[in-house]
Amino acid sequence: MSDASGVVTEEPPQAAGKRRQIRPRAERRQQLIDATIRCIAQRGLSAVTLQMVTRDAGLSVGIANLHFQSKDNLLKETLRFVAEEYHGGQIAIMEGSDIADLGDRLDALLDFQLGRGVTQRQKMSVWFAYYGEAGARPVYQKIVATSDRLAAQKLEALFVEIIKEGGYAGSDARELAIGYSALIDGLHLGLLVTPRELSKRCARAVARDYLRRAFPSHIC
Amino acid sequence: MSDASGVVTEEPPQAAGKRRQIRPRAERRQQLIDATIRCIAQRGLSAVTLQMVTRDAGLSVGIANLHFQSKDNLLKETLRFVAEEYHGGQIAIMEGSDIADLGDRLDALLDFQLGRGVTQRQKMSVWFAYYGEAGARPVYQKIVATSDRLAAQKLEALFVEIIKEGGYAGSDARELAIGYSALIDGLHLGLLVTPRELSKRCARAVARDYLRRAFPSHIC
DNA sequence: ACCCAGAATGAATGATTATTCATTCTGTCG
DNA sequence: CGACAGAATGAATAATCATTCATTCTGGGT
Repeated sequence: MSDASGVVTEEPPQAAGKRRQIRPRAERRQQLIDATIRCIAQRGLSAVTLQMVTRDAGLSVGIANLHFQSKDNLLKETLRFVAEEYHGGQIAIMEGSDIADLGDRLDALLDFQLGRGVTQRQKMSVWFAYYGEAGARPVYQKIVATSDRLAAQKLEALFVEIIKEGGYAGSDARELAIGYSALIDGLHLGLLVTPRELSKRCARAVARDYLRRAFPSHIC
Repeated sequence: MSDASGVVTEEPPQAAGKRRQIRPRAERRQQLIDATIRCIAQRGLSAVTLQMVTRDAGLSVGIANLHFQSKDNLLKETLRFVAEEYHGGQIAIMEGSDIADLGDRLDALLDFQLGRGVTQRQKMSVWFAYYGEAGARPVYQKIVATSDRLAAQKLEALFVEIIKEGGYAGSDARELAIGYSALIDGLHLGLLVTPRELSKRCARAVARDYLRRAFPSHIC
């Protein structure tokens, strides 16, 4: 602890070369949201502290309350960001006109949902951390529901088109869409909780199998 | 919250009769686990405190550490209880010889998984609260994996029998079992997070549809 | 009736944490 | 160049929480 030898060259608290920088509000907010995502993934939502988040972002503690008013609000905004990123990505694929063939569009959707970007442990951890609290926090339900509803509608619309095109009699688009979404969620859960027993390759095969049974002539 | 009127036979509140009672260790442990489940469902895992749990159980604060050594351990034991209750219930149905017909056994399984007992918000909240932390806490993964693995094996074995009996060519029992489990998990998630947009009736229909496509002559 | 092992209690403790705010600093504009 | 708006800081504060443990109490055994 105490060091009596020699002269101690007082180092500033901040590491060398770290000069205080002033950046626009929006940029700082995103920086803090990114740090929050990393912290939730590494330590779990219930263990996240503002000290942890701000240190990860390389900023001071006070800045979180400066830009987000409260920790609670930072967590809500982080969920909103993650939810919109995920659902927005899906929607972009589904309503994108760059893929004409409906079967190919399904493939692209599946690749996105079980691909590298989404199935990173980091992203999935955050996703389910909030789901876990959603039962007790209606606010979280509301935030997710907002973007979730739109994605669900787009998926149902896509299924309607496919059913019409393929002439799949007796298939209910809504029911199939709900089932597909639930299946993807469940696979994400499996990848997160029991990664040893469910590989990404296997998860993709399972999802593809679901689609093949529903739309045999669209999925090879 | 506080209910001073009426006589409750099951749960004696600590309100009036505040006489200290001595009960065996196992009973107190279960009492605390039950209270923990209620608290997680009501307030969320990250908000659970020992004061909260012990007050809900009608006991003093110190008793949690007396019987569980630490809060952390109480949470782990609670997860173990919930996991074994859920997976144990499934296993009992699948290996029970009281239902001879394989199709009926599937029905019973589905009824259990999406029936009243399991889909109570209380139980689902607890389930996903732990899943949410599992990404950052390998201990939770291990606890769940223990009972989960056995249930998965039993389900796969059941599917193998059904495939053999029904002559469903080209169906992979393992893949179907993984898909079915994931689907059920995903439906639970939907029931928890967006109950307004997914009724239990609909969830059951979706799951049944999955089974019907896989085993058409076993499910009507 | 008496005793005592150990179950139960809850005030006290020490550690953590969100939030505040007086102060310091930065980049810009007149 | 000088002044200023407001971005950024971090020590201080007040609140909450897990854990401890000296003490009280209970119920079965003798």
